[in-house]
Amino acid sequence: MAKEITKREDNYSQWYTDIVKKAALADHSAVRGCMVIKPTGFAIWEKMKDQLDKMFKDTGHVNAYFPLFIPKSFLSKEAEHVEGFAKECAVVTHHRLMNNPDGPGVVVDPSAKLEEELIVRPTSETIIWNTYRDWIKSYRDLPLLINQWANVVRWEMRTRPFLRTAEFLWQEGHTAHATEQEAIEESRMIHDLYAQFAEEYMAMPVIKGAKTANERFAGAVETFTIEAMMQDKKALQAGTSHFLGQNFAKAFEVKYLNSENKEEYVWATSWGVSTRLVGGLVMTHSDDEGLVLPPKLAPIQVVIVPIPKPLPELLEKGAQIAKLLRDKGISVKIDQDPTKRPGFKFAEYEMKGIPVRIGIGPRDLEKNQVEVARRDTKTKEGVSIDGIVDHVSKLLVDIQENLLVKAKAFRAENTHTADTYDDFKSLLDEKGGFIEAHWDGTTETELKVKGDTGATIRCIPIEGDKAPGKCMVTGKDSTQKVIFAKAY
RNA sequence: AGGGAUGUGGCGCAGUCCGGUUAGCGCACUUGGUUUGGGACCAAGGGGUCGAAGGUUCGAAUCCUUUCAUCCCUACCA
Repeated sequence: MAKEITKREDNYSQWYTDIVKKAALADHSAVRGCMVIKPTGFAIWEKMKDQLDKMFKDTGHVNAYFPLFIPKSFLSKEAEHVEGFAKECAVVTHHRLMNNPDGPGVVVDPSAKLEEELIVRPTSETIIWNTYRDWIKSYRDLPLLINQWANVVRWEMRTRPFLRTAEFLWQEGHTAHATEQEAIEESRMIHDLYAQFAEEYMAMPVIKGAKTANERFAGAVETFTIEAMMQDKKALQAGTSHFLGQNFAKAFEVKYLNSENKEEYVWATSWGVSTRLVGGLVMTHSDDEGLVLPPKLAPIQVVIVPIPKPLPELLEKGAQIAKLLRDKGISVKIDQDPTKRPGFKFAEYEMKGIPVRIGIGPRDLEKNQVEVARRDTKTKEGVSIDGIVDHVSKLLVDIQENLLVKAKAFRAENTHTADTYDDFKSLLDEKGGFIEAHWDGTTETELKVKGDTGATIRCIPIEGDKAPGKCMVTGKDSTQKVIFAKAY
């Protein structure tokens, strides 16, 4: 195991790559743009997934599974939708290989060409709405609240582990409603749910807002987003919830009979978060010593290290403590490896972001105590074994809170307000981060700012300052300030 | 997509310009011993055919062509 992680201030991208590698979250694979999610990385995703799945089910959703392959013709039924994804679709054209007649290996059998090519799903609206047409006949069939956990493929040019990969894992919810109002409420409810998950579980503060027309999901009437700030002050779109209007219902002829026996198109939403959240988690909390995980998402919350080595009496005491902690629902690992020294283990567990480390040595036992170290602040203290369970339980809560407080403070420090375009440009140049400014609501102005500075409108915030003003670029009327930032 | 760089045991690298003994080194690994409260030490071992394919040559990690992958910068992107 190599020791060095690139310092954040030296090269933030490299630091991120180092963390992913050294904390064993993911590996590159033989396939361009695709990663192997290693057990540690996958365990974090599973924790996220379990919690989100519970939240979806608590709000009335059920899981289902739709095909990986989508007939090409489906994708073209919604004009804006196909426009948005056409450039990054993987296409299946054949269904058979054959031995290479001219040499070793195998080649595509030209006689096995598919009559209609299949697209590997970049998202599933089309295949799902094609299916919903058969499922929805009456207002009694509504609402239809379905989620699926799946992989999708978007053939990206530049990829980075978790943040942007050609194949990624996500959940996509697809709901159908009788009324516009109900569909809008659904998309907002999920938006709130995502924000709550980000803050309570990931300890990652987010700004809730609506996307501009330019940044909106292809095929949506309204896209809601949660935007987080990473430690390099760039914005990360962490989750989106879309109100789709009747666009897909009309494209796929999904109609129902209302209680007056009149035929109407249904109203739709879709929403998703992906393994990108793992990247966001890393970039929100980790430091130059390695990964830092919030306790609620840490696969292992506490590690017990016998010092100086796994002597029987130390392991016995460690096992007692572990049992007490596990009875409280805390996940614990006891390190029994006799070949590594404590110092090595300390560094290793810090690298992997385990929130709490308990050291037990003979000197501690004499005093009936253990050494408790917390990853987030890198502090440690002696704690009486008698009160260890309460202490650790409370400590995990403290760490979870502290991470959120720190992340909020960081975002506050790096959020600025610009009144003029000159201010905006110098702020962006000198300080970066989020910049609140008035905008006239036009795509033209948004694109000008993007072209001039590289910053985009991350969202039109739903909460906070709603005072009207004048656009910083054109001086035209603006209904409220919006958030500009450079983004992932 | 443009620019730059890299690919040699599990990881990190040297060797490549100026082809030529059995391809080296550090970490990791195995065995034995001594150690052990913040990344231990000594000794002995095992493991690579040099990203892939083709070519030049008596001879290729080294030269040429093609290709794949990765990283960085810029551009692009629900």
